Amino acid sequence: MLDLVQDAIPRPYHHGDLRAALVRAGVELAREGGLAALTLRAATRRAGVSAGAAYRHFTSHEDLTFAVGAVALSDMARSIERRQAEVVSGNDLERALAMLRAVGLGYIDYALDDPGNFEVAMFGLFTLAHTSLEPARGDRGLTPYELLVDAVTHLVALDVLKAEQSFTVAITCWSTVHGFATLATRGPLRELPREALDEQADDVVRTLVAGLLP
Amino acid sequence: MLDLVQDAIPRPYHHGDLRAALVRAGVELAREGGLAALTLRAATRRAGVSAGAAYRHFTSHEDLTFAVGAVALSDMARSIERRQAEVVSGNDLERALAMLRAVGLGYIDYALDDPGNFEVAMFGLFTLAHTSLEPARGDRGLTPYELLVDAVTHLVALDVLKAEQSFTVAITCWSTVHGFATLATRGPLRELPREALDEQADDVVRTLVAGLLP
DNA sequence: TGTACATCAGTGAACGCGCGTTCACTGATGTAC
DNA sequence: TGTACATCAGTGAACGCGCGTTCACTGATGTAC
Repeated sequence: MLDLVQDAIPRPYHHGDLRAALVRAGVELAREGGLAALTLRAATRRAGVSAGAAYRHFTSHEDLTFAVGAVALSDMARSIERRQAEVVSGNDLERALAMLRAVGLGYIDYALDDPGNFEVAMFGLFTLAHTSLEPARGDRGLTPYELLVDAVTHLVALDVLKAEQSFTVAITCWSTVHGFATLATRGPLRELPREALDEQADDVVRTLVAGLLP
Repeated sequence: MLDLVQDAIPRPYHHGDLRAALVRAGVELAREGGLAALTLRAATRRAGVSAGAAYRHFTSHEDLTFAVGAVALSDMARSIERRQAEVVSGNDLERALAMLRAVGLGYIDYALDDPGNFEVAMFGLFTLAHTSLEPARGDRGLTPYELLVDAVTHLVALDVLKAEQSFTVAITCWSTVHGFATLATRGPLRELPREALDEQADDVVRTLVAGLLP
């Protein structure tokens, strides 16, 4: 309905940057209804354009989904960076541990803030090689996974982890926060108020990271 | 095609136990193609029956999905029980810890053995109150979640956990194994051979449970 | 034991839905001369 | 600066698809007498 008002201002025949507009629309759709709501037709509708127009910019529905997922991943990376920016005090080891916890907490923050795009990000991540996503980066130029690996690598540099443990540790951390995010978003924790979830997340991540040390 | 051969034997007009047959078909469909493949029409097709017949036994597509999810949960419960049956040696504390690890490992076993039904189970679990599922029980009469709570409660009884920690501990454990199952099933671990995943799962669960103790 | 009838499981045709995708087209843009 | 034309972004109508769901029906079953 509101779209009609916007459309009353006659859009020029050429949109200008339809690709970006479709991705933006896709992000909105995912935010409102998750992966299932992210359709090509809905995105073109929201951009005020005919359905076929999408094919000038995306080869398929999957293609749009990946593009939206990449935006989601870069938002997630920024969410992690925000948590990491708070890490200032302590000695080297304490800071390194706090940085790893920040990866987990930023991951969970993002999932709680925007469960729909979290779902899209995971879909894209899990069906595409996650390393090849160029736009899926935060302000430091790293993807969420790379931020995790970076934090783990610091612990290796400080000699609290052995290099050959890195991968297992990274996967363990990812498992825990991913599982928590899912449970908190769609599972038995979904009724809890946000502050209780944040507290719970803190407990879980703290326990996890503490358990990694010898 | 093969169905035609089966249908050559004329099925009586009344099926006998169509409800069970549809659930069985649903489980097969989910095993082959996950939640997305679990449709009413496909299930009736597989049962060799017209599409409308399903509505004599299920009120909706969701209704069938829940029924399949309940079977999946009970299979998962049995998978956990299988792991727990292996726990025999050690003192009380050691056995209690091993029983908790067995919950996690059985959960992961099930997800790796049947990722499609794992997905269905989670859908059902996450959209329905998981406590109300009557058929979702294993041989001990408990749902997977109840098996988890049971194992945690034992640790409380042995005074290694405080009662008020139970819920947080249960959720932390669930988070980790759920996340691991997802990553191993559809995520970056999905290419790894089964034995490597089993080993990794063992590491993760061992680390997790060890980290819960004071 | 036999018949009449209510019950109800399964049929098959139909409905509307929204989707992804294609295609001949139209309208705007920008480049070559 | 002006015109011809190639380019290509966006149109709109159409396609087929499989889905969930409904409904008047038909055929089998079992119960009452």
